[in-house]
Amino acid sequence: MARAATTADVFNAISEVARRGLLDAIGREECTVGELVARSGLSQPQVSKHLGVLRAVGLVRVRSEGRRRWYRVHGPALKPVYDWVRAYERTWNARLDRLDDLLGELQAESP
Amino acid sequence: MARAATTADVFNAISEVARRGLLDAIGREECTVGELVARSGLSQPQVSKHLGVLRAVGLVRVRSEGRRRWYRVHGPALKPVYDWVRAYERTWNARLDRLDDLLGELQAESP
DNA sequence: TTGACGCATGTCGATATCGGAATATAAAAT
DNA sequence: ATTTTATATTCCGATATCGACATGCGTCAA
Repeated sequence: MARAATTADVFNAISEVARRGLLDAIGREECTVGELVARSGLSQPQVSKHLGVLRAVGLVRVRSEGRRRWYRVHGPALKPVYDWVRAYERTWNARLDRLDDLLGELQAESP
Repeated sequence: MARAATTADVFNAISEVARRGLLDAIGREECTVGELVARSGLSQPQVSKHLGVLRAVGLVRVRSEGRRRWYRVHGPALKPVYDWVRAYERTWNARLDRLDDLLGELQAESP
């Protein structure tokens, strides 16, 4: 058995820098593959393949218009990542950490 | 060239379910490898290898005590992931999205 | 109809995984 | 000194990538 497929889940899909770059390049707009090739500096096949992975995990949606394809980011697909990593936020966020301590004290006081 | 190494950055390190599981298994405690083997159901070499990857990207810290090794999560290493994914939060958070619209309107009003 | 354009897909070689089994290292116990 | 315990490392076969290049397919233009 080898490493999990990049299309296995969102975590695997965004592990590649180029794919995060593509998502950032699209941003809040609707982009054509050609525009992304220009913005990213990647080859056209590369962009298409990376978009294929992003599409497979639901991170982008496509709309066909003639021979052009308009891609847009579908952010909600990132929620699993956000939810998972958010649980660790208090580890570097001092304010949340102090809130944690406070809640711990309150729980310790009440029998 | 092949896929980036799992030790290349935090994104690659957490792309594996087993490694996220280990981080969650450690939680806020300090764990020994044996405890993690028991909790995760993975083999001992597996656990050691995954911990090696997590250690390489700074996601865990170790402390030696005799022949035992105490591992703990070093959360701040996750900040790059959090920061990146947080930019997309407004895509699924309706309240933030409306705030975005409001800010856009305000900016459109002022010349 | 022929050709140019926009994008997707296939092939290839190189590589870095993954799990499993065996082995190595190091410390404690007998 | 030997053996057991706790953990790390190595070797193995299988596999899914990645980039580069070539090709296929649908669409618009001349």
